[in-house]
Amino acid sequence: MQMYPFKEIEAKWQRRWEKQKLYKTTDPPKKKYYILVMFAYTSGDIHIGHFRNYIIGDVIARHRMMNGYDVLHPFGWDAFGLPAEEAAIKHGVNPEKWALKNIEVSRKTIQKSGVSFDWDREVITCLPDYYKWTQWIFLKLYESCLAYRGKSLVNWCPHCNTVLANEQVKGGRCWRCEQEVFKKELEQWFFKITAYTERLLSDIDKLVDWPEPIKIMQRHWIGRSEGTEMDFTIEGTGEKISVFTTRADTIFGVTFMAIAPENPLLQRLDIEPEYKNEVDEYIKKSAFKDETERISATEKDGVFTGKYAINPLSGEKVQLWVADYVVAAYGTGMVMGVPAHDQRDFEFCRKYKIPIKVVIQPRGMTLSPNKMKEAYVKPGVMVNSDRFNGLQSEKGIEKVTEYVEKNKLGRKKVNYKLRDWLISRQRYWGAPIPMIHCEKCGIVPVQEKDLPVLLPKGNIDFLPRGRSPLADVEEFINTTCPKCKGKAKRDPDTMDTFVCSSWYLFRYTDPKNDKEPFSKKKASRWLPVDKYVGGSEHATGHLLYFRLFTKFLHDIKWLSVDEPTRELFNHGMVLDSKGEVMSKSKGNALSPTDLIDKEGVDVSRIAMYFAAPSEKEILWTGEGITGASRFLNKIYNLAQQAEPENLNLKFKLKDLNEEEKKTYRKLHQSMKKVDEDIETLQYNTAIASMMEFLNQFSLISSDSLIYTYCLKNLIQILSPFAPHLAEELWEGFGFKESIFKSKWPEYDKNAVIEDMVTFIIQVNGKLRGSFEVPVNTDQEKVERMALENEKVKHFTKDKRVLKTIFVPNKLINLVVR
RNA sequence: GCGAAAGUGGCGGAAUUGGGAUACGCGCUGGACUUAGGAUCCAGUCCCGUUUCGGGUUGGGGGUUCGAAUCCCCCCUUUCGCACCA
Repeated sequence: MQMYPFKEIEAKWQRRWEKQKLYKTTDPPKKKYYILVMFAYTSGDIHIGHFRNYIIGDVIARHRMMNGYDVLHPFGWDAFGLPAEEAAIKHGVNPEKWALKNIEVSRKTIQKSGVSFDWDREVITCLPDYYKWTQWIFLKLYESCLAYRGKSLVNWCPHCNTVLANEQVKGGRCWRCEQEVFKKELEQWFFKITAYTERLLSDIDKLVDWPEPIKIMQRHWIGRSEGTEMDFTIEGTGEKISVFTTRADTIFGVTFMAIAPENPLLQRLDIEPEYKNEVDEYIKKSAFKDETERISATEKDGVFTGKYAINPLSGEKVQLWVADYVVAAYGTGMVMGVPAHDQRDFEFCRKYKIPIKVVIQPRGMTLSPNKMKEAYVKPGVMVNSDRFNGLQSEKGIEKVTEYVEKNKLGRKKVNYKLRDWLISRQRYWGAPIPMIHCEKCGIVPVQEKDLPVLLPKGNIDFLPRGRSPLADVEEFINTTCPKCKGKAKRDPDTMDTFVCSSWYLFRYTDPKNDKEPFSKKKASRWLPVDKYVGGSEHATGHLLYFRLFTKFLHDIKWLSVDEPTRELFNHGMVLDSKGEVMSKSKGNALSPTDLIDKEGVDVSRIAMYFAAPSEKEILWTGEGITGASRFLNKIYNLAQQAEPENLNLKFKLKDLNEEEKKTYRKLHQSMKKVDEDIETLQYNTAIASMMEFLNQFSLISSDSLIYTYCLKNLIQILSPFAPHLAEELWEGFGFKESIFKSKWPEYDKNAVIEDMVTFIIQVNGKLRGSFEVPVNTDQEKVERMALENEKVKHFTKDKRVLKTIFVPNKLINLVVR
């Protein structure tokens, strides 16, 4: 194809934009707009999925620029993490060098994409000027008692002799050596996200412009559940054991108790010798099972402890079992077994022949324990429940809870699924945890003036040996205690990379600050983020963590806002032609560089935008390229006929011929459509409407009074999508300043309204004809015209019109019989 | 199992306060032109038939309505998220 000279044009403008500092943020802003795209995790060069993500945000940024906003549109790199360390282990390269090299390559690719990032604000999380402040935030959390050390079960690979992250465990096996992974209890650092549970939950309602599915996922993840805690006692010792239930109405149906194998209570139980072995065996066996194995088990199992618990209401004595279908970390780590009304308990009882007791009877049918095939979990009437008999079960929950509260046998309780955030990693390539372990003073925080705690460089053995590589780096690990000045050791662990990415959006507002993480004043100018563009895979990770950090920094008065962003947009993924996710390991990741070199940036961008609405995934086949290049070529060629001196021509609508009038109207309709579609990120239809305009436009002569006028406006509304071509043509029109400094054109409100409308005629709801009439023609006239229509006559012949439906400017429907 | 989203030509997709189904583009068919190209221009392209006309069609079935891709009910399929949370 005869392509316009895109290579020269694109290179020229990228050079000029850089030289002019066109995308430099105006700070302080007069009218701010903060558009943020999720920064990149450095695992190699970017692929066309990233390309799509960034050009989606770019349209908004450029559109806002032209609408008089001072735009903050920054970019950066999430540069700590496993890929760099893996490369170090495999190829012996230094992780920092590896990461910075990848950033170089990726940055170049993005710069070739013509995205309007202000590169002066770039942040890189693995550099000390950034992670110093990640550590600073850790210290602030520690001061507020929100960072604490606690024991937890972590994934342990016996072959690699190391702890693994959850995402490194595939089907219960180590991702590298395929050994089975089991749980091990280790002391780790946690962030107390549970202190913020209620606020994180209730403030979801403030996130009005977040996609509903993400909000639902977060609510579900937090998992608030209202219920009752019941105090059972252990027979003999009288020790109180509490269980959480949402079905207090079934308390009289308890026929056993089940306790999680990890529950420390088991160690205090003083189990009789005849049960001891079996119980210990079971606990050990459970520890070796991984999470998925436990969940997918087709049969629930457990072991009787030989102990009994006393029901606080009925006084009945029931067996106490250990069972690994009970989740240790939820509620009190044990459950009351009500087989008749809980499916899980039902299955358990059937297997071990534990009795089933019906206490909720459905209306109009009688349950009998022997005949039940599954638990009856729906509401009904309480039976076999002493003083509560006859109560509707929903009401029963209330009444039983009231009763136990009054008699001090239990209490109302709210439980959550959300657990505290384990942030320790036994890895080298992360931000060191700024804590010191002193034999005399215990755990002592590094003093603020001593930050950053630098990651040691040089010859480091990265191979995991069951503890952090840093533990063996003498010059790092050995230090003095800030309190007693005696010998002490640094914490050898580093932080989860999600910590680094929880506050980068604030750093962008003041990226060079070496006195504080960011100035409060600057942050308050820009926050909250006006639009955040990124993938939905972060729904319950990053998108929860950065909300937590925002609230925390708000509480310690570093931020005025308590939610990071008012608007979130989830872009769709780019899949390969087979519909598979692109990844480096699969080898199907397409680089945008090849595409850009071959087709040009603007054509590539248009093809991407046009393929589907931004939130949908794209199967990248490259088929859209042809249409995109024809479209831009056509504009380039038509623009060669433009007469810049005609730009100031004044014309009156009534002087235009019919085709010109139509063209004028189409232009303004398209301007309106593009405006609206940019707001909803429906770029595919925005481009479609420009194509429609172009089809109409090619019908008018280049001598037309409105020829140049139309092109000027088209180029402006095209510019956020195809910035290089638009800029080139703009210059060709004689404009001295960048098109992105020009004012976004306003559409003519009168022009978008048609003066003639097409009425459709239906007979009994079926289309039978149409005609053109001036807008706002009244019903009487339209009806008369409809009845005179030949085709309509054919269908109304010998029939009576019973009813006429009239929709102004749209249709008339004759109901006949 | 629970939760969410979606299902429209050969393909990507458009149309949602209920009002012309298939905009726009790709592909395909025919023609023109030609400096033979990944060119450009013109015409056609949902399906069926007896083809200036008529009938049918938005995963399937039912309903509401003058009128349903759009609203309601049931079913099927696909994708995503959560997954023994008591």
